[in-house]
Amino acid sequence: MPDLPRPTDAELEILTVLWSRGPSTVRAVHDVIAQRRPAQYTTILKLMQIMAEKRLVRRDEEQRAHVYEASRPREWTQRQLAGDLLDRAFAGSAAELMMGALAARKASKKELAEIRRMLDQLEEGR
Amino acid sequence: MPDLPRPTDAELEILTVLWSRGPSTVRAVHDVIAQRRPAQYTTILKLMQIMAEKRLVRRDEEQRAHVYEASRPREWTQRQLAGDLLDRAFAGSAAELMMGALAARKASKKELAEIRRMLDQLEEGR
DNA sequence: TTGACACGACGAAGAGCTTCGTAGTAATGT
DNA sequence: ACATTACTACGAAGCTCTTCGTCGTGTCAA
Repeated sequence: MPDLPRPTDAELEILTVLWSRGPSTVRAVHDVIAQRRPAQYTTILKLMQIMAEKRLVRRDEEQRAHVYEASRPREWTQRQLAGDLLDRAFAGSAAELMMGALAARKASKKELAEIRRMLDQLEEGR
Repeated sequence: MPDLPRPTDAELEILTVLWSRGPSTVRAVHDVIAQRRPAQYTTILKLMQIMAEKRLVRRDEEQRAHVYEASRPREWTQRQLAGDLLDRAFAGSAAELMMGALAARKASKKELAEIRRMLDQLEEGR
């Protein structure tokens, strides 16, 4: 399984749309993005074409309106990004990353409980 | 307190050196970085000059060899970066970011315990 | 004092990212 | 059939990032 380049900001925005919508046309992705910020159709098209070259997405050309799909599931890419940031900014310390994340956006009680549950599960498995 | 642009990869590498060493000359930063990868002195110099323009670092020109210092403490920048990634890739879910981080680089038992301690402290404070 | 060295300033090249306009062509409706 | 619309492909501009070489000048030792 060859690894992929880290997606840029604009690319990541497109990936999030593909993850939430599933396989989509450029039109559909553009409509979602244009709703939150100005963006020309051809800009999104070009980005998605480049992403296909980079293998960040797969393209089905069966239909005239090509259908794009993220080539990796959300969890996989999230893992890459988290690991990357961990190495580059947190010297590998997951605890510090946790600190940073919780300080940045205060999490709900529900979320904190979920994190605990995750930790339990992790230690059980060992 | 004006906010700062997100540091690029090369800039972040320099910041980590400044955080760990404290105020340093270009020479000192270069020596650290050149130890792990090929890098010309003037490349590091140029980067640090640009970082000064961007206000990512402060420069003391008293001595002939200027002394550079990160303009924000490590924790502050880490918080920015974690929050940024949280928004861009994790839809704001700290739990998922945690998931990603722990899946990416398995943490030690000690580290997991530390994370728990942090959670405890967070909930107490409320 | 003069030669060797150290340092900052600067320009520029090459790559990547992001944006958009234009052109060509297929599909659709009147 | 013909005009309009929808779609892809492509090129290019403008910007940022990263790299490096060169220049001018200050510093220091022999």
